[in-house]
Amino acid sequence: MRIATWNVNSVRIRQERLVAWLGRYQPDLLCLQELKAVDADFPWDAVRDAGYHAAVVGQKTYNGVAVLSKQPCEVLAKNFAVGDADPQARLLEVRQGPLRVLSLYVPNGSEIDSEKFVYKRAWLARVLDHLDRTAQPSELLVLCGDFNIAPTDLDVRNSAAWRDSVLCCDAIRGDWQRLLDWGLIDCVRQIHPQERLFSWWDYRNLGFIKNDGLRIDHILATAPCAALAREAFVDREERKGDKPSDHAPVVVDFDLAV
DNA sequence: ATGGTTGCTTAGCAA
Repeated sequence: MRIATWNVNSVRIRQERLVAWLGRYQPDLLCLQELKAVDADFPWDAVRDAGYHAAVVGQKTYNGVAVLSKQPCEVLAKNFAVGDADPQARLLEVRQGPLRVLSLYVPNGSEIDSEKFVYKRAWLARVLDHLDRTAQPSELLVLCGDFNIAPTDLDVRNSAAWRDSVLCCDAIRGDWQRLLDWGLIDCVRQIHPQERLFSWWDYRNLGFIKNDGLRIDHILATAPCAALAREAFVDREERKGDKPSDHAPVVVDFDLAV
C-alpha cells in the first residue's frame, strides 16, 4: 500500500500536475494540503477520471485538505470534534478497512512572537488531544501532512539560518517530540536515518535553485504500521519545471493490503 | 531570514 502526502498550494492551479502525478505514482492514498478552494471548486471530475475517490474539507482562499484514494474511504472527522470549532480547514480523518489516515495542514506560525505561533502550538496540542480521545498507539494509524516542523538540523539545509524560525525552534521541536512520545514514528527517517531529504523550498530567495530546503512534510505512523514500511522517498522532481508547488510529494510504501 | 515569489483576490494577506 502506497501512501503519499503533498501540499499542492492550490488544487486548482495544480490540477494538471496532480492528475499527472497520480498517473505516474499510483498511490493508494494521497493526502493533500493547501487546496485554497471551497468544496465546490475542487476538481472532482478530473480526480474521478484519474481513478480516485476524494474526501474534501475545503475553504475559501486559504487552507483546505483532502484524501484521495483508489478505494472509497469512510470520513471519520472533518476538523476537531470537540472544543471550539476551528475556523480553518486543516484536518481530515478517514478510515479504509483497519487503517485510519489523517491529512493535516499544521499552521505555519509566521513569527515566534505572534498570535499565529500561539495558534500553531495550540493546534498541535489539539491533535494530541484528538489522538488521546480517539486512537491508540496499537492500531494502524497514519498521520500525513505539512507539519511545518523540521524535526532536526539534519532536516534543514542551512540549519543556522533557520534555527530560530517557527519551523525549527526548540518549542516547536518539543511539540514534535510529544507526537513521537504518543507513539508515532517518522517513517521517512526510519528508512533513511542519515539522508538529507527536503520537502519544501521557499519560492522566495530562489530557495530551490540554491537547495535551501527543509523537510517539513511528514508521514507518521504507529509502531505496528511503521513496522510495515518498506520504502520511502521525496519526489524532488515534482518541484521542478513550470508552475510547481513549493512542496514536493512524500511517499511511503507499506506491506499492507486494503 | 531585509528582500525575493506565488496564489487568491483584486491591495493585501499568507506562506
